[in-house]
Amino acid sequence: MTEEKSVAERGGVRRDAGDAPDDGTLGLRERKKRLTRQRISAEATSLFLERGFDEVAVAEVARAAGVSTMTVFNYFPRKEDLLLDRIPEAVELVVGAVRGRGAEESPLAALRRLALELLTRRHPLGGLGEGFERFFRTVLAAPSLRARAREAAGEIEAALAGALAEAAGGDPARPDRDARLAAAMIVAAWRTLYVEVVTRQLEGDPVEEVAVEHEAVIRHTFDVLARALPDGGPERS
Amino acid sequence: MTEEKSVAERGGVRRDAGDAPDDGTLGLRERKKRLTRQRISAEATSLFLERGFDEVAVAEVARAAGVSTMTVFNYFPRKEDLLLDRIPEAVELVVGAVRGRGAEESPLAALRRLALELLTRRHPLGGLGEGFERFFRTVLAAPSLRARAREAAGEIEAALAGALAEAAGGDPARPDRDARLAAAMIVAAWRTLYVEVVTRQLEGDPVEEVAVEHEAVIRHTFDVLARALPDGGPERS
DNA sequence: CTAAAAATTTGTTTCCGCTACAATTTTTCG
DNA sequence: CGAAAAATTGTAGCGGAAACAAATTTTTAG
Repeated sequence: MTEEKSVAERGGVRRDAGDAPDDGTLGLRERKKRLTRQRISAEATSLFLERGFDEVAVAEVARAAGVSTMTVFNYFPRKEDLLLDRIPEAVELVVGAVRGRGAEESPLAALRRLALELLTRRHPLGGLGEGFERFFRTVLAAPSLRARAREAAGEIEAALAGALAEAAGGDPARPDRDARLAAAMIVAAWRTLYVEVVTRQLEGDPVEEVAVEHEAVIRHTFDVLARALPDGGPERS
Repeated sequence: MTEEKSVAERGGVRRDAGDAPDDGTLGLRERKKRLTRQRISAEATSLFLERGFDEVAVAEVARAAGVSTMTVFNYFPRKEDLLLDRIPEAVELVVGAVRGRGAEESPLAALRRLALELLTRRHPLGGLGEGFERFFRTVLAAPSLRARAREAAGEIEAALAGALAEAAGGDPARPDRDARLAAAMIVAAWRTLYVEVVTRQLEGDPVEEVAVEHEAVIRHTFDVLARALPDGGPERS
């Protein structure tokens, strides 16, 4: 306990050893962690896309990355997260679109804009782009990956419900029924969009052609949502 | 009224290949199989509700049912199905409601009727009834059971999409985009209804009170859906 | 009734995801 | 440097799930 005193005498809040110094540079530990994580993820993705998710054991990934099995689970809680590592980004995109929407823009309008933007930018989370086929095929071929993707949709839905509740002036931590219903319907509609654009690519339709037609599909789908949610989100309290 | 009955009572008698003669009598083998299945399911449910899903191994269930572990997996493909054994029934209820709807009734109207009927009958698949608390608590406490429930929603969605496509004069095996979108939104909305009624019970609200208020919530939710799907389903081709 | 055929159950083995624990190494920072 | 914190590792083990052949039971044909 004498240690605590000395900490206090230094007059500063002690930062965790792994954190970055205040000047923005990363400590050695943090840098190595990022590299290790990157290496594990890259080796895993490569192996999975090459041989299939269920045909590669976590131990193999660990060996390929020059690390122990336990370390793999230290970075990625579940095997599925080795491949589906952009779920947090998807959550942030959706929540960010609602939070950072224009002054006169409804949440639904902001989400429509995000969907169109992901499409035109060929963003992986938009589902359309060159060279995604093998990834999608790998995911669809493995039941556990499909399950994880479904679970991710649930996470997005929960986060969106919070954001919608906040937009309506409520508590993001306890979204009301309107917010939950709106979030569920929006995510459900968005998921059908995603599945369709992925399916078309896997059927061999050229990306440019899909892009043109899918824009209209996105607009139509959000029009359907807009009918259900006239205010573009839950009612303002 | 006759419709209501037929909608809810469309129970499936499942018959596998190699079943007993068509006269309705069951062979000895089939009878024993049913008993064994019943025994396994009953023992499993009892053990899970008592001690929690993750705290009971399949081997224990097998021992309690006087059967080998492999036999358990022979009847129930996954451990989760030991507890969530009414998923096929849920699919049949939803599909049956659409298929068996009245001549002038839209698919959405038929589903609304089904939802209200499950509520008033205190049907387990409606989520409201006396003595379901422990079951719901057990499901919510186990991540794998929650995942299985999510997966079940996906199965219902796929089946509903087929039924809606069929109702619109299309091929049930290849539902068009409108049918898929409608099914996704309907199931999403229905799921929020289910979660809400379960949550309220777990919070201790008396069943009768929840029942009265939840009827209004169901009507409101289906009104929202009806705005999104003006024809009560995908457009008729 | 008997015997062959079919279906079901079983034991055993094996693999893999994942967790717990304790020990060890590495990094940080005074 | 030296102590504390954090990260990594090995070992061990649990439990779900699949594969396989062997054994048992039920059905069915003669």
